[in-house]
Formats: sequence, structure tokens, C-alpha cells
Amino acid sequence: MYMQGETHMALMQSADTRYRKPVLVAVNKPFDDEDGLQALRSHPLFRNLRPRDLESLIQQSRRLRLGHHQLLYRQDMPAHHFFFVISGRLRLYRLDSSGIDRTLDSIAPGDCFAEVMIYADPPRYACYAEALKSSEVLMIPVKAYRELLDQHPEYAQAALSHYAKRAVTRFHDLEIMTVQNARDRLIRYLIDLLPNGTEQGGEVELPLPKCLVASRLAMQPETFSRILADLKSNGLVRVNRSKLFISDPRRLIEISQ
Amino acid sequence: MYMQGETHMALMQSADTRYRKPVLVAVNKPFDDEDGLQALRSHPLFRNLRPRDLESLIQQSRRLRLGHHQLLYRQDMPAHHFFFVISGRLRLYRLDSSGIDRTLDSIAPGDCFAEVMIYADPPRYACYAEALKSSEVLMIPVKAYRELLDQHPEYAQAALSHYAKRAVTRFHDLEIMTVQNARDRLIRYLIDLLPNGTEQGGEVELPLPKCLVASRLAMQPETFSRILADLKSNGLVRVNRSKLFISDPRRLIEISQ
DNA sequence: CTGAGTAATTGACTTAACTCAAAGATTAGT
DNA sequence: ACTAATCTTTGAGTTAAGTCAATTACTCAG
Repeated sequence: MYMQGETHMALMQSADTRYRKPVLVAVNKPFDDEDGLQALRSHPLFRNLRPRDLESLIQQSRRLRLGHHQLLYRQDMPAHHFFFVISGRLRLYRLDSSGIDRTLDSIAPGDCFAEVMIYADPPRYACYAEALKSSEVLMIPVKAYRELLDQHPEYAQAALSHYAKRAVTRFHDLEIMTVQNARDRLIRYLIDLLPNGTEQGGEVELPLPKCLVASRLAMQPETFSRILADLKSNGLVRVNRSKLFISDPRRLIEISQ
Repeated sequence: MYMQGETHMALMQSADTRYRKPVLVAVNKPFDDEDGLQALRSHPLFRNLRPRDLESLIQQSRRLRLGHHQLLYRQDMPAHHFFFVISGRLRLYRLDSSGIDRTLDSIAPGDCFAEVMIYADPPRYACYAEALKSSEVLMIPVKAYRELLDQHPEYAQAALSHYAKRAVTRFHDLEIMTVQNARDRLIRYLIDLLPNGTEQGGEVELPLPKCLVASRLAMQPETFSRILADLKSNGLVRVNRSKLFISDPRRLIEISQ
């Protein structure tokens, strides 16, 4: 885990889209009950734990406060912890050999990430994770959760079905990316953000700044902007900052052929 | 499961790339020891099972023979089984609203697929599965494996780490698809097929016909063909049908910037 | 509230990738 | 071995999306 005093951060450059400049000032304090704990209790990975097991897990975890653009971990680092988001928002991304920054996922409060590390071998993070704004995460030792599962094998069921769900989601994400043109990819992405699916319209908030949504969808920010402007001028979406209102999802699907 | 006599197959049309025309002639016979069983025993999901548990699981499974282009299951069908490939090769694909066929994965002998269904809720296949050539699969009742896990919770460890590995793979697949140009996507895909990674060259066999690799990589078959021809003329790969020889993977990575 | 720095938009131009079409190569099945 | 079907390749023309550049709009910290 990178804490205060790390310096090689400066080496990192986002070739992606004129974005970001991580500065590290991690602060951790004991995790005291209150707010964030509530969401934790209802997460699939934890809600079936007996109260004393959950307590024990929390005892062994640390609450971590992350600043805007702060890096939490790096791709290929040994992974001893996984995380639960208490507040704020994070993104997962990878850097390839030429330093291009590829956003792969965004994480909202109430979500877990890197939880796949509980059973990964070797346990190394598959991507970078950074805070998109100031955030708080619970940093849970992989070992602690694993021991819990060893002692209480009945907990495995929850973990398995959580993992299964995650696999389906990734599979679906992959499907979007096989769509060959940028406009249709964006439309599919928006539809997937709608809470009620295709059935009815609604407001959607982009989980990432527009330039990172563009990166996520393998297009340039300019292209993203132009497509959105076009959809807007055709009355298909109404845009208000990062909030989009989609009145008729079916029509949107139709025009994507 | 679709067996003999199904007719609505004809409705299916591959808009993707002039491909396919499924004809259904499923034949099942009891699974008698021999060949394929060997590979099954060494698969992560089964190798830790006690012999009698494995036997019981096999007793409850059926060996299924699939013909060329035969459909095994359809997207959204209730999923009561998952599969192990004994011989042949299959592909997983989805059809979107406009009937476009998107190849998402190919499956080789010794692999499992739809195993995520063991813990999915609701249990519905997330894609279509069809044989790319005549193949044999073991059709394992989800319920049987689940019962085994309920009785022997210590088996869960293997399943969890298998699921974790799968999640990482899909994540990596997603990364490739965020690469913005077709040439670089293809190069990344080829590198990933190399058994020894970047370290040394080697021969690679495309797991799918070229037009489906193209679909998998979100490009047209013509584009695929042209890029490959270009790599060939630059001495970066040697092509022999579906076998590619890559002598210097590093150089390949370099030209992808 | 204000200003610096980042993000978003728009325009003009260029290029990569798609489309259509037709010829050649492979493969599956008889 | 032969035939029919399907894949693959190549060419020519078109279009979608990328690039570069400049302006405008946000955001956040002080």
C-alpha cells in the first residue's frame, strides 16, 4: 500500500486524456461504527456473516481517507487487501507498455473492489485504483476474510454467488466493447446505466468525468462530445452536466439499429 | 436444452459476418470412462473432489455430441447445466436487438463454461453457445455440483479461486477492447495467445476462424485480413492458415507504440 | 468570490476503418 | 476426389472517427 512519502508517483503520466496528477496523502484512522458500516452490513459479501465475525473482520481492517486523484494501489503490486467504498468514488484503470491509461471500471459507495484477490494466486492487483474525488474506503485484509471462510465454510456460498454476478457483469461489459461504432457503444452504455433498463426513461448520472467515459468506451473525448451533442439535437437525451435524461430508451435503441 | 426436432432455429440469422447455419442433431450417450475423463480429473473445479464424489457427479451428467455449428444453448434460456469440453471447440456469443452476432469467447477441450451458472440467480445463460466443429461436451447438472458443495464446503475453495481467475481474465479481455485502433487490438490479442507471453516468440493457433476473431475484436473481416497482410509483409508474423508464427513479440509490441 | 487549472466543446482537416463487390482459397460432406 | 458452401483476400470508393488547435465552461481551493 502506498502511504505518505512515496515519490515515484511523479513517473506516472496519463497519456490518455490530459488527466490527473496523483498526490499521495493517505490518512488512516480506526473504523468507528457509524455511517459507512450500515452499507457494509448489507453487502452480499458481509450480510450473512455472524455479527461477531463481522466485528472481528472490521477490527482487522482500516478506514482509509483518500484525496482527490489519490492513488490507492498499483497494477502488479502484491495484493494483501481488498476494499469497500464508504464514500466518494474511485476508478480502476490499467497502463499499458506505452503508458496509455485505460479506464476499466468505476466504483461507487457500497461497492467492493479487488475482492477477487481473496482467492487470486498470485495475489497481485490487476490494475491501478485511484480516487476520483475525496473518498473513504475500508481496507480489509485478504487473509482475515479467508480465515473466516476457512472457519465457516458456509460463508462461501455468498462469496461464490457474488463472484458469479461479477463475472456476468464483466462479460456484459465485454459485449458492449465488441460493438463496432462509437455511437452505438455509447448508446448501449447509457442504456445499461438506466436503472429500469429499456422499459422506461429516467435520469442517469455518468459515473466518470466525460473524458474517462470516452476512454472506457474506446473513443476520443471529442468523439464522445460530438455524439452526445448529436443525440441532444435529436431530442434523444437532455444533458445537464454529468446528468443525462433519457425520455425514450427504445427510440435510442432503434437508431442504433 | 435444445435437442432433436427443434425448428425455430431457422429464425436465427447471423448478421455478423456471413457465417453459420445451425442444424440440430444432438445425440447423448452415457459417459463412459476413457479419454475425456482424464482432463476432467485435472480441472481445478474437479481435481480436489474425492473419487466417489466425482463419480457421483459424472453419473448425473451426460455426454453430449454436437455437430458442426450446432447450437448448445441460447441466451436467456434457464440454465440447469454447465459444461466441460471433452473434444472439439465451441464459441460463446450474444445476439443484440438487431440480430448482430458478437463472438465473446472460444472454448477448448479441457475447459469449463457456463460454470458461473452454479451460483447465478436467476440461472439463465448469458449468451449463446455453439460448436465450431463436431465436439463432445459433458453436461453437468448445476444442482448436482451445488449439492456437492453444500455437503462438502471445503470444495468451495477450488471453485472460488477458479471464479477469481475467470474474473481476472475477463477484466483483461476488457482491457484489450479499450485499445482504440484495430491494429493494436489485434497485436495485443496475438501476444496474449502466445504461451510464453512477451518473452519469446512462438507459434499461435487462432482459436476461431478469422472472421470470428475479427468479430471478437470489433473489426470487419476485411480489416483483419488487411492488418494481417501488413504484419506479414513487414516480417512480423508468418501465416499458415490459422497458425501464426511470431518470431519477435517485442518488435510487435513496439510498432503498436 | 475569484482565479488557476482542468475538462468540455467546436471547427477544420486527415486518416483509419467500413462498405460493396468480386475473385480465390479452404473446408465439409457426399 | 469432387462439389458446394463458406471463408478469406484484394481492390476501389466512402464515411466515421481520430488529430490538432483554439475557445468556452467548470471546479475547487484559497
